[in-house]
Amino acid sequence: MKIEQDIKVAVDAIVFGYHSGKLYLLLIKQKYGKYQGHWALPGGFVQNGEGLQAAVARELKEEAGVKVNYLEQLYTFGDAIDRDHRGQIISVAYFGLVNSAKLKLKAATDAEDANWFDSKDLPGLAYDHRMMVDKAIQRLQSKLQYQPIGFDLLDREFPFSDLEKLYQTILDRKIERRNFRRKILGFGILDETKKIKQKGSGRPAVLYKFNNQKYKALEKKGFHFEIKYA
Amino acid sequence: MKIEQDIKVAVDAIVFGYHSGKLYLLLIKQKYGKYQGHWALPGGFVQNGEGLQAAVARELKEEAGVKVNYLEQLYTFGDAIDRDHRGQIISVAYFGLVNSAKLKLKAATDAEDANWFDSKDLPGLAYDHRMMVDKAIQRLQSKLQYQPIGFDLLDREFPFSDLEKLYQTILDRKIERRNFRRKILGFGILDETKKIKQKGSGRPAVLYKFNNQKYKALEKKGFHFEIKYA
DNA sequence: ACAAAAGTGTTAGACCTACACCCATGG
DNA sequence: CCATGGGTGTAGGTCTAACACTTTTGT
Repeated sequence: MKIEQDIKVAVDAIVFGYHSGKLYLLLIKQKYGKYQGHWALPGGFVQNGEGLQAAVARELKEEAGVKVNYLEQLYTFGDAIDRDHRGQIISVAYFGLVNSAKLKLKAATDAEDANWFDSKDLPGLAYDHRMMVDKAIQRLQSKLQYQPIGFDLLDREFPFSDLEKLYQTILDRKIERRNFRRKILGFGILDETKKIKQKGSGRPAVLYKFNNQKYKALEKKGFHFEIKYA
Repeated sequence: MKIEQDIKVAVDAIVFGYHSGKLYLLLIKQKYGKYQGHWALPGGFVQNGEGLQAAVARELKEEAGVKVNYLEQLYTFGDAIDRDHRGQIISVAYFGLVNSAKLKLKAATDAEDANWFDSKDLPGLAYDHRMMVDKAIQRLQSKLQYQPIGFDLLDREFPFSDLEKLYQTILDRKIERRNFRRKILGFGILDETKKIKQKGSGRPAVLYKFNNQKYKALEKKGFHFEIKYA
């Protein structure tokens, strides 16, 4: 190609997990360079012949051994030309979710250089990653209210109270249990299962399962998932 | 920089205008290359030291002399590595709106190589631009329902019926006049003005003006613009 | 006087909100 | 039997949806 362009393309991933009332973010400890020892989002340069989403998936696997449950493009950062000290680099940021089970496993087995952090208590981040995280949290909050992505953060089968707590945690406000339950169950996108006794005490909870087929079918008929609720 | 990356970064703009019940899209006739003579979205390579949004603004000015009223990032296309025959090029697409007055002027004065096309009757487009346009139309339709961007497509002062027709045109469905009017006026973000007789016949209409300050003030108090309506 | 577009109210049903007690289990 | 968390109904208010005729102008 004729044109001379000294701009590089990177991808970064903002990946969330949820467990027991806390929202977690996946971070990687930098091994080299200016930010050595600091925490940063997983990501890196796109390789020749590689698509953007493929690059994200590769980086997540290489750097953290994580396979996401949900992944979508968030935003492309490239207005501040000095956002990276190494040169002009634009970064296509992706937003991902992993489910509860994988999160626990990961947190237990992982070495030093990839870790889950409580999203309310993050360390200082490299580059402009803090901005990316903030944008991702906003996106998560708003998506939660008009798409059924909360289920991607829970186990495949979950007690209803987990869903309720998840909404309360992420949206950072109280939710009225009866109204919330009526609304969600009214959608008809959850299937009931057997029972289980979770945390020792208390009445055992029925487990529910998100039925994606039912959701897709309803969606085609013009149905819109939506949760508002003060 | 050490890494060798043969990926180029381009920007493209999907710019809409509205006039008299039609939604228009800005296109540029290609002068060189494989798609010579075909129509394509305004856009091009980002220059060294230039931010993404700045690049879009520059291309719009250079190629069409257009200054947009509203501009936001739409999506970054870069999963299909062969989307451009010249090599691996990712394109950051932006979504823009110009207001009615500028549109008329443009359509009248412009030469051969930039033109407004009825969005319902577009020519074949170069590259993957058709996909970009479809995505932009979806974005426009959904944004119209939860942000007051319709006003960016109208004159500064407009009869209420224009707003109604705009919604009907873009959302491609009938809107109930009384409900729509009550809803919008109820928000308290429009100011009334004098009168005017538009198209000859019919009762003259009161002109309204969007008051952005009032909107911003309400927004801070937790107000959300929203139009649903069958 | 007629054609054309602007303007205007009411009612039934759906949905949202607020609110407090009983149930099933483990210790 | 007590502590813990799960599960349930109702009533008032607000918002949506559906509906057709009158007003003001130009011709």
